[in-house]
Amino acid sequence: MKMSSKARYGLYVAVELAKSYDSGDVVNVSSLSQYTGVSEKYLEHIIALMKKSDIVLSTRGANGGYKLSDSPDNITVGQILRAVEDNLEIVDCLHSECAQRGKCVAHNFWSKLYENINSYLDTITLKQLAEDKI
Amino acid sequence: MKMSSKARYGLYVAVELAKSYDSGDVVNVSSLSQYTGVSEKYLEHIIALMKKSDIVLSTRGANGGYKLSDSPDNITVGQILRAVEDNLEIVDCLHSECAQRGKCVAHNFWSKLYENINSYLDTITLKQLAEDKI
DNA sequence: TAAATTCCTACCATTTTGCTATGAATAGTT
DNA sequence: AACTATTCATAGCAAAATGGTAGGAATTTA
Repeated sequence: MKMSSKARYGLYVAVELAKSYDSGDVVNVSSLSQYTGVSEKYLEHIIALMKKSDIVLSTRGANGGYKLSDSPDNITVGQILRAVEDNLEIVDCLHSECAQRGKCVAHNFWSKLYENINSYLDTITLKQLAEDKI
Repeated sequence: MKMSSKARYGLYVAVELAKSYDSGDVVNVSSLSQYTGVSEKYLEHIIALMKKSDIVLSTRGANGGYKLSDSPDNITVGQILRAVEDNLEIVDCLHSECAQRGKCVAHNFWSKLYENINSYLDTITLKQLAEDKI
């Protein structure tokens, strides 16, 4: 059970975008790549996931780039991680393929664990993360 | 971020062993395999991990098998999962290879998340799990 | 028209996962 | 002593997931 690099990098990107949120300017992938030390091409994938979940907005073409769709204190770390980490479901038996279909003794437990993690993740805003006030 | 099958199966096994804890009898892999629907060979690996962490005891030879080293209400789900799931550390930057060495903005966050998950896992005993009282 | 950018899709190497296989060591049974 | 039932140790392997890279199309500004 480990977060993917997408999750780590996703948070980096989000923090960078948070910094320039007040200016209203967009930030392009090239800059984000420099700030984070992650390749442009890989960042493109990750940002695409965030865009799909409406966490970031983009403008295309020259002088284009990305910015947050909302203020950093209205975005939670949970939102970001769920957007970027496709397997935040913890165990398969939460959706379908549990070996002990129906009679899985731990099903209820996994479900509660999932809730517990997500509710924690949703108490932390991007603003807090960016200011390291956790 | 998904629990491995070892984590799922590990809980199955632990629950089965909890059932026979009061009798004091050992349970062999063959039985555990029948109860859980997981192959004997794979279970052997998983149980070995639990043994290494002193969660189960074994007796070898004919009539041998496994039993819990302690009462189900003295064993937590956290203990079991940490024994069986080698990657419960959530992100690499918790031990060493963070891309943004030192200046990782999220480091503190990941650390707190790790604590949060583990402390939750340690509130749940195997007894509760076996009785589905979670 | 040219340059700068996002967007889309395909591909690929490495690592991890989820097993299976073989056989040695140990202990009870006859 | 021989046989059988069991755990224990180690090796191997196919499939899936991870962590990227690559190429180029679409869009916008200058």
